[in-house]
Amino acid sequence: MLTIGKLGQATGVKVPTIRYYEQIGLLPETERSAGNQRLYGRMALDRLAFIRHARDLGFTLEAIRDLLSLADHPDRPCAAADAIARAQLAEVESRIARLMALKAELERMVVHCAHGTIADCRVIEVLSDHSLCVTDHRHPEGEVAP
Amino acid sequence: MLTIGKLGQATGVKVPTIRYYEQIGLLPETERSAGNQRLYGRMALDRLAFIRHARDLGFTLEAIRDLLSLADHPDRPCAAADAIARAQLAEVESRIARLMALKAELERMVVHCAHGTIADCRVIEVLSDHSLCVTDHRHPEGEVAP
DNA sequence: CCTAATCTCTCTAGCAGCTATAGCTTCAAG
DNA sequence: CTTGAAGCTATAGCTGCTAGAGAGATTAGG
Repeated sequence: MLTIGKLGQATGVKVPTIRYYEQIGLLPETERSAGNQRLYGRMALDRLAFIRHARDLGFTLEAIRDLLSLADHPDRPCAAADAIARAQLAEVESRIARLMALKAELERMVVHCAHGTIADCRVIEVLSDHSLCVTDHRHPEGEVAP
Repeated sequence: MLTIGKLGQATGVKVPTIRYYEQIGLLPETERSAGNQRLYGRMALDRLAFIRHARDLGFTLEAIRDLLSLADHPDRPCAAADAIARAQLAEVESRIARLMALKAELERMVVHCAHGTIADCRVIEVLSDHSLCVTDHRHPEGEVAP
C-alpha cells in the first residue's frame, strides 16, 4: 500500500493534484489508514499513470474521464476511444498549424528589427498593423474550433 | 466616438473582454457619456487592435503590458521589444516541438487501432503503458520552462 | 518512550484570461 | 412614448491545477 506521497513519486503527479483528481471524481475515493491517510494499491497506481500519460498527450480531463470509463469496459467496441484519440489528433494538428503561422510571423518580426529605437521597431510596427502580416493567424492559440 | 459595442466589432474583441482589459489596467479608463456609457476614440481603437493582434500571436497579457509601455516611448531603444518577441518565438518553437511528438504518438495510436473491442484497443493500451511510446512527450503542453 | 522532522489532512483562495449571469439603466428607432 | 437593443455594475464560473494555513499522523533517531 502506498501513501499519497509515494504514489505521487511513482507516477510523477503532485500530491495536491492527486487529491484534486479525487475531488473531481477522476480517481475514486480510496481506503484510509487508521489515522485517516489515503492508501493506494496497484489499481490506483495504474489508473493514475493512465491519467498522467493522457494529460501528457494533451487530452482534457473530460476526454480522460471518457477514456477511463471506456477502459473500464473491455468488452465494448473501441470506436469511441478511437474517436476521442482522433479528435485529439485533429486538435493537435490544428494547433501545430496555427503555431507555425505564429512562428513565421514572429520570425519576420525579429529578423526585420533594426535594433534602433521603438519608433522604427518592426516588432511594435507589426503589432500595430495587422496588414503587415503575411500569414493567417487569427484566433488565440488555446481555442477549440466551434 | 465609438460605443463599446462598436469598438468590439471594429477590433474583433468581445465587449466583456474590453471591460476586463480596462479592469486590469491594460486599457486606460475612458470618457463616459452623460449616461455613464464608455466612449472610445481612435487611440483606444489602435491600442485595442494592438492588444488583439498580440493576443492572436500568443503573447501573454503581461508581455502585452510591457510591449504597450514600450510602444508608448518611441524614443527608447527597441532591444526590450525585440527580447519579448524572441522569447515568444522560443516559446512557440518549443510548443511546436512538443506538439509534433504528441502528434506522432497519437497517429501511432489511431493507426494501430484494430477497431475491435476495448480489450485490445491500441489507444487504451498505449495510454496504459508509457513504455509503448516512441517519442519523448513528457510535460504538459501549456507549460513554461522553469 | 519521547521528540523532532516530515508527511498528510482539510479548507480556502489564487493563477490566466476570459465568459456568463442577474438585475438594473440608457439610448435610438419607430 | 414605447419598446427592444445595448450598456452598466457586480459576482460567480470555467480549466487544471498550485499555494497556503493550521491541524493531526507517522517515522527515524536518540
